Amino acid sequence: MSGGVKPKTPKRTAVATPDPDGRAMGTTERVAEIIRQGIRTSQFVPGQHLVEIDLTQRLQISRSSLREALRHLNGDGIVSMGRYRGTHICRLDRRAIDDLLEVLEQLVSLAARRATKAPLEKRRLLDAAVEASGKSLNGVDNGNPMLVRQTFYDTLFEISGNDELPRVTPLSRADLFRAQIRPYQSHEEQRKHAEGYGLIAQAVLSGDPVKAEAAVRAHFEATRQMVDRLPPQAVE
Amino acid sequence: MSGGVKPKTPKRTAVATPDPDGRAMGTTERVAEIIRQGIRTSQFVPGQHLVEIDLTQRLQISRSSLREALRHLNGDGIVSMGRYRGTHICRLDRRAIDDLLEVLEQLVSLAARRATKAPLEKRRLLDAAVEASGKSLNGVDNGNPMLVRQTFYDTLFEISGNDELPRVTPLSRADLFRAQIRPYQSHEEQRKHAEGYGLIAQAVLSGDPVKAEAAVRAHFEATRQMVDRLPPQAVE
DNA sequence: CCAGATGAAATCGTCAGACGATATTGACGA
DNA sequence: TCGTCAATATCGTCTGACGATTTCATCTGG
Repeated sequence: MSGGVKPKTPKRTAVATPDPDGRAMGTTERVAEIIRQGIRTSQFVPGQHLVEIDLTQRLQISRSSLREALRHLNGDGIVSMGRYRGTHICRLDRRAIDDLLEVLEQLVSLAARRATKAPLEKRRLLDAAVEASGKSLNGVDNGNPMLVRQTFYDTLFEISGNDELPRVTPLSRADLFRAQIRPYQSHEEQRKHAEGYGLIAQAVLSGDPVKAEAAVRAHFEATRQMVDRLPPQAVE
Repeated sequence: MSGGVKPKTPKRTAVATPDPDGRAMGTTERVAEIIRQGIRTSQFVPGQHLVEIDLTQRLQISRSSLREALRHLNGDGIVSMGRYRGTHICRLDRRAIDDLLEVLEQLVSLAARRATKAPLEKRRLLDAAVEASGKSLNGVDNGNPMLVRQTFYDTLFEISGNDELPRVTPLSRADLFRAQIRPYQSHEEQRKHAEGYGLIAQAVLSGDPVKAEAAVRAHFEATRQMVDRLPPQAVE
C-alpha cells in the first residue's frame, strides 16, 4: 500500500482559473495580463529583459504556457523576442511614438464619434468614469493614473459599440509609451492630461460627433506637443 | 564502440530557416504565415476546425511551436481557441464585418493620405502594383485576387511611412472576410473591386490627400453595398 | 595596467512525451 | 426513435531534454 513509488504531488490541473473579474481565464491569457499590468505599474520597464526561467518560477507556470503568453504579447508589439537574445519589453523611439499617436488618434476619433450616438445612460457612464478619475487625482490618495486611463478607454470603446475597435487599437503599446515617458512627466502635466479625458467625455455626452472628434484631436495635439518637450533620452 | 544505445536521429535543429523572401524566420512566424496563406488560398476556410496533431504532422513541427503560432493568430483574431473545443478559423457575422470595414476604412484612409506625400517614385510603385493586378485579372491567367490585394495594401502601407499602420491594421481579418464571401461573389464584382484599387492608386499618385481619402471612402462604401447584397448565409 | 583570446555559464528555440479534464461520438437499451 | 452511457478524440498544461548562440568573467601577452 504505502510502497507507492510515486508520491504524485497534487498536480494542480489548471482547469481555467476564474479571474478577479469573475470571468474564466486560461493560463496564457492570465499571464499576458499580468505582464501588461506589470508594465502599467512599472514592475516591468521598457527595455527590460524578461528571462523565461525567472518568470516561470515567479508565476508558477510552465515554460510552454509562458512562451504562449509571450508570443501573444509579441504579436501586440509589447515585447520583442530575438533568438538567443531573449525577450525584452519594447522601447519606443520618437518615430515609433509619432506613428503610434497618429494611429491612435484615428481610432479614438472613430470611437468618440460613434460614442456620441450611444444611449444617454451609456454616455453618462463615461463621464462618471472620468469624474472618479478627477477626484482621485486631486485628492491626496493618488489613484493610479494608468488605471484611470485604462478605464476611460475601455468605457469609450465599450459604448462605441464597435467590437473591432478594442481589438485593433494598440492601447497596450500606448501603455508602453506612457511607462517610458512617466519619469519625465510632472504631476501638473499628468493632471492636464487627465483633463483632456474630461473634455472628451463631456463632448461625447453632448452628443455632437463633430465636437467629440475635435476634443480627441485637441487631446492628441497636446500629447504631441508634450512629446516634443520631452528630453531626448526619454525617446531613445 | 559500436554498441551505442541511441541511434540518435539527425535531430533537425531548426536554426532559423531562411524564408522564400530571403529573411530569416522562426518556426512560429513561418507556421503562422502558412496558415494565413492557407486562408487566402482557401486551403483553410472560415469555421474549419484545426486539429493540432494533424497540423504538427503535416507541417513537421512540434506541438509547442504550433501552439505558439496558433496563439499568435488568436491574438490577431484569425482563429478562436476554446478549451477542449479546439481551434477554429474565425467566421465573421454581419456585425463583425461592419465593424471591421469601419475600422479598416479609417486606417486605410490614413495610409492613403500619408502616401500622397511620399516621393513620386514610391507612389509610382503603388500604381505599378495595381497595373500588374489589372492585367492579371483581365487576362486569361487569373492571377490570385487575394495576392493582388495583399500586394496593394503592403505597398500602400510601405509608402505611407507609418510603421504602426501595418501592425494594427487587421488585414488578416479582412482576408478572412474575403475568403468567407468569395463563394458568393461574381467575377464581375471582383473586377469592379480591383478597379477600386486602381482609383485609389491614381488618387495617391496625384498627390492630393483629399482626393486620395475620397477614393478610399468610395471604395469602402462600394464594399459595404456589396455586403448588403450578399445572401444571409454568407454572413452567418 | 590594459586589450584581446578563451572557456564556462546563461538563455533561447525546439522537440518529445505525459497526464488530467472535457467534448464528442457511437453503441446500446427502453 | 430517443435518451443513456462508455470509449475516443482533443485540448491545456507540465516536465525534461538538447543543440545553438550570446554573454560574461577569466586568463594571458604586451
